[in-house]
Amino acid sequence: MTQDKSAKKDDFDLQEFLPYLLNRAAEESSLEFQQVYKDRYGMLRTEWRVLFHLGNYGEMTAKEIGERAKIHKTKVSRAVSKLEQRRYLARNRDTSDRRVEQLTLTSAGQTVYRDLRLVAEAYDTKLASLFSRDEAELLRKMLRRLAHMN
Amino acid sequence: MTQDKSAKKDDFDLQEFLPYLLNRAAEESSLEFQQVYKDRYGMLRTEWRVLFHLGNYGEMTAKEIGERAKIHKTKVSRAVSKLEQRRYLARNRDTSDRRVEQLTLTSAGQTVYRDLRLVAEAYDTKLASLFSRDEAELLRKMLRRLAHMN
DNA sequence: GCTTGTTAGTTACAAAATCAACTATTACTC
DNA sequence: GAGTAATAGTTGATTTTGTAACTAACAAGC
Repeated sequence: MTQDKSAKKDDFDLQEFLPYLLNRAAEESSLEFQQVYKDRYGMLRTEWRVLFHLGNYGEMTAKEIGERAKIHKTKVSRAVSKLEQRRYLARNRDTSDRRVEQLTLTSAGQTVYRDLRLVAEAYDTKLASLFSRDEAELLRKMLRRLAHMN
Repeated sequence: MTQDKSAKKDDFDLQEFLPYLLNRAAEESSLEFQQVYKDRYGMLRTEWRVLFHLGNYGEMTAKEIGERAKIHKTKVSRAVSKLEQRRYLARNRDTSDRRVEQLTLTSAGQTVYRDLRLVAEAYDTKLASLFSRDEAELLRKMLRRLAHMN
């Protein structure tokens, strides 16, 4: 059975399916940046996300990070442990509710954050430059919509 | 330290970072459909992707699927094994190159494919309806660009 | 036709993600 | 204020992924 792989057998085309396209684009666009935080600091994706949240928003609890970034609490917990081991963040028990821990970056953590933030900014600029300014703005808006981040 | 979590400490905003937005949108948009192939057929993402490729393009080899969908060969191998166990696909050794296996869906596999394809079409329509026709078309174009699927 | 290199696909082991159960603390209710 | 429910966060068991090494078949050079 010889077959033309670009011809569809029906009206559905996998390569146009939004979840598929989104996943492919997300994976591809994560790769280059992932290389940096992985090779340079041995971090996982969840770890840089936690680091970025603290660097970007200041003091937060594990729960807040989880809610804001939609990361499951076990993943946050393990990422926080790793970042603490590496002395990138410090925990402070909340005095009014001792179940809660306030998390902040140490100065070492802030240094790492600033370094990675520069890389991230440059990379974002590079990605956005594939499109016109208006298109890029629209893209972000549409992605926020899809991610329910309105 | 009381802090406004919506205020940025600097000019970088994580929530505008394209790889982050793409990941969030991809995850969110995968969820609903994932529920269907997972709950209804106990499949993983790689498995439905392999199934969809075979359903969509007909006979393919594991290598072709991996290249087209950018899935690592070990993942493809495992997905093919699982789909074979469930009698959704059949392997046929290529007579001209006995390293190669031509994969095709069984009729059971085709039935599953058609069912999931309907769900996928409806879901894609639902997602696309968040935007105007032009916007949706532009979104797909931009995602293909980001995914290097031009 | 024999050595060397390459390719398709699998398997084994390590790393990471997921899910459920757990501890410790606070909140609610009577 | 004792008992029950709820919440923040952790830990352990299972599943899934990622990496590297492997087998089997083909290709190229000599």
